[in-house]
Amino acid sequence: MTETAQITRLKPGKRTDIRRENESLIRRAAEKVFAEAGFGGATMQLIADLAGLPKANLHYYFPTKEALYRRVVQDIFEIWLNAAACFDNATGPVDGIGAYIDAKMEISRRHPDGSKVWASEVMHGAPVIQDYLETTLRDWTDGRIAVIQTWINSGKMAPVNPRHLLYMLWATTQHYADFGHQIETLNGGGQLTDRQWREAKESVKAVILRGIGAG
Amino acid sequence: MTETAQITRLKPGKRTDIRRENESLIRRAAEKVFAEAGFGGATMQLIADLAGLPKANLHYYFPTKEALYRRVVQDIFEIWLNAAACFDNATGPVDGIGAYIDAKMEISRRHPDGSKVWASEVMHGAPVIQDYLETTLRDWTDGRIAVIQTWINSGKMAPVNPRHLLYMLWATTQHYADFGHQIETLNGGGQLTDRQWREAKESVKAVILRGIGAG
DNA sequence: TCATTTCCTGACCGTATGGTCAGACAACAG
DNA sequence: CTGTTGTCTGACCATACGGTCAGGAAATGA
Repeated sequence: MTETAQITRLKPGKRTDIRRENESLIRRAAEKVFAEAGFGGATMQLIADLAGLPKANLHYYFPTKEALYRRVVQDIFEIWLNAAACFDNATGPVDGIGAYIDAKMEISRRHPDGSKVWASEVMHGAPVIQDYLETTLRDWTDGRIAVIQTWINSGKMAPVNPRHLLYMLWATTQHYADFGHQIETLNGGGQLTDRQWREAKESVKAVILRGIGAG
Repeated sequence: MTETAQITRLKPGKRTDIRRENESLIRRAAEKVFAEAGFGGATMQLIADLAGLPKANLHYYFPTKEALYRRVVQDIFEIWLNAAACFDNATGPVDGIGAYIDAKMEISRRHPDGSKVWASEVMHGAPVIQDYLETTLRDWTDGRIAVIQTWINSGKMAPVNPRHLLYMLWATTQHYADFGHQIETLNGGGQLTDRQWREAKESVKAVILRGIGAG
């Protein structure tokens, strides 16, 4: 964990801006700390130091550690859902699933901390976002399964169990965020380059699309 | 978290057996608690309660919380490596990768807690098993990549980047353990049945094997 | 039986953490 | 300028946690 505050404010602003800006500042710091240490290992002091604010100030904006954590998880879920729109504007599996893989890989690259917090939350039994799983995520999943089924019925892809196909898409793409440290270690210790990210994307798409008979 | 001690001893035994049996008892309880709460969220008291032992007794066998955690992670890594042997006795990708998927899916089913602890450890930057990643895992990975490359060179499968193929195998199989709660929720709240596990295995194998042009 | 080693555990301690609060300070509105 | 509202923070508190330890119980060996 770095000692110096890394998260930078954008603009001081006036009254209302102050609130919005500081909340964002705290949320970004919290996302990083929660990702690196988990909920139990994260401390308000660490988050405060990273945000460059006194600890008491965090409690002014977020009453409890759990409230802050909840907010972070919700933010991630938001991003997650928005990226899923790719599926809807598609005419077939090559467009739809290809674009979905691209979008999710991009999230893994741009928001690795968010992905880790989400993974950690689910791994621990989803104590905070269980209702989201049972409502929003479930509905979204059922909808996409129906879409995939129509593609299968119209012969646009092989008869693969749509549910398990979705799980494979989630697993393979999020792996590059959640297990990023392992991947970087096996990569020689450094982050993946632009070229390597492209290679990763293309590899995943190639196997999946050919695997569903749509390559 | 259940309140009653769930982990059952096997046999009281004599002197040496006592040590071995109690260490195993503690390790099994620890694996569960670490998986459910993460390292930071886990407490020695919770582990002690689950094992049905006084907290001080844990410190008799394991000097610190970290030493106990380290032991749990090492146990998992052991299982993980043993299962990887399937790769070696294979003559081609259908045998080798098919058996590897079967083995890893079985681990996800039989040792979901272990898989979660491993995932959590890696997600937090592998503070405890970094050396394993850099030595044992790296060597194993390089070896399998070489094997896959020979399969590609001899035309037994399509020219897929072997490294990213391995990542896909890890991701898809471990997903059923690490995200088991999410899968169960989307499954209606209950554990997967034998039939559903078979369906999962077959779906993964079908997509992957066809995806590498070996189905 | 006695001595020795191993195993067990209740009571205790220092520390770190989440959270509180009174009061200072800054930004508006009139 | 003056009152009011929103922002900030050092100091403080109760609790929970990892870890310690002295001494008792039980097993083993002579």
